[in-house]
Amino acid sequence: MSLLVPIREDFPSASAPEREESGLRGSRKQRTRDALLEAALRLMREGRSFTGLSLREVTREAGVVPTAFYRHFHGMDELGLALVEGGGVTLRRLLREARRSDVQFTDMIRGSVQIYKRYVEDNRLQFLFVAGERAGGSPLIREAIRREVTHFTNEMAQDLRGLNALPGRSTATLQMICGLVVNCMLNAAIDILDLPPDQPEQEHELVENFVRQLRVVFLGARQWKEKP
Amino acid sequence: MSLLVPIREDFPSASAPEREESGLRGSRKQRTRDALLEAALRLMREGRSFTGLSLREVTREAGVVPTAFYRHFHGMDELGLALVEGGGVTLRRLLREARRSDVQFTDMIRGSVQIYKRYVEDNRLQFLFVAGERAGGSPLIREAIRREVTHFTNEMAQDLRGLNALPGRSTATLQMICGLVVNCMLNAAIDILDLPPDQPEQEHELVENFVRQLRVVFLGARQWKEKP
DNA sequence: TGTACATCAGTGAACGCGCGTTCACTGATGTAC
DNA sequence: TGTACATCAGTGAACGCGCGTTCACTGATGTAC
Repeated sequence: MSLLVPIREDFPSASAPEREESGLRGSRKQRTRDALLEAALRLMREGRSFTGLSLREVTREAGVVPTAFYRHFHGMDELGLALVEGGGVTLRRLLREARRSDVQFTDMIRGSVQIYKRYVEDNRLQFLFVAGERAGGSPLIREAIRREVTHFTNEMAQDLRGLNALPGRSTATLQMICGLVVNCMLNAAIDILDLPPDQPEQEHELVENFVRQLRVVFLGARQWKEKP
Repeated sequence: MSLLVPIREDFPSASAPEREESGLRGSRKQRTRDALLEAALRLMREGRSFTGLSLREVTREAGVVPTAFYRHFHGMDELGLALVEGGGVTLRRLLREARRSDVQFTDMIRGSVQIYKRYVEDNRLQFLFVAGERAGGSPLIREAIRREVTHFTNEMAQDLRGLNALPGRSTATLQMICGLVVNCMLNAAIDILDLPPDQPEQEHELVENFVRQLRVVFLGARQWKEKP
């Protein structure tokens, strides 16, 4: 394969390398890097876990020779960490989009769930990776995902404070409640992604259950009394 | 290694084969099977995921030749399903023990969390497996775990009804709430198992957070109004 | 602007290794008489 | 009870294969003059 076309597909440049490079050479390198990241995600589509992927598989899928891999990552673990970073970016973008949206306060939960479901479907592979490796990946990757999820949770707590949805609650309390919400979200993501296609009934039931669970959480949150 | 001592360790006979066999031969076969199951769990102790284990590793750990594996399972997937079954048994045993315990109603949540934490630590490997493969394993195993978790959730809903903790709620509502609780539990299990040893402060904070989250859930559940 | 040299992303051959699976086997256990 | 044969859990050698990693390389891109 010619040097001129070593790339099969682009990767929405989520995880940039440490130092951005410019010029023809730099941008081509960036594209190959992105191709490797996207190849890894693509290989997880059919239910394979990241841990089960081999370096050679990833390069094959990316349309590149195995040894080229080492120009970008020291090994699969480092590629995994780059994917975690991309997942973190995707999560934070969700909050940004939710902030911009104008869901009605009267049915904020259902509206948010709709936005979320759509977002999970649009970012299928990233959610597959994050949800799948959160508990199942290597300790290194688990730890990195935990950090991103905590970051996401705290940002959500700030947003909740901004909305004044739960007035008078301490930051710690808001974080505790958002932790609960984020668990529900990631759990629902797995369910959404495992949904068999063209089963609107099952899909609807899943969404309704998610809505009900969030309602319970927020009902409880409103009742929650801060310690003196 | 002599035929007389092909076994290294026992496995608390969670997953019996389809048809119980008797006699010396049968029980020896059973012990090797258990050794294979336990070897797989043991290999996951250091953060490895089940998907990353090889058949040969498992037989090596079990003190048996690779080909002996096929006397018990068609492949690693089948062994995984046996582990899921064992995990399901362990989950249901938790409910049985919780039922027998006499936690005070006044601090039922904290008491239950203590029991749970202890139970997770006592059944470390099974929880590692179930929590880790719930989202990260092969589709086959994920599906099997999902079934066991649903089963567990429904049984917990029945128990909740028996305790009359949430009078007047429909079965569907109790199941929805228990789904929330079970998510918290499995999430907490991962955190408990990832705890660095000898960090009582961190451990205490984790338990307190878990308690607070369950309180929020039950506060919300008490507020929940059934649809007419 | 043109030339000569340096850089370095991607190549391709090669390596040793552990893998899953096959096969014919061994010898203790089980069974029929 | 003793004997002769069947069963079958576990053995050990062998296979072909994909793996991660090494190495010297190629040739387009970048840089210095």
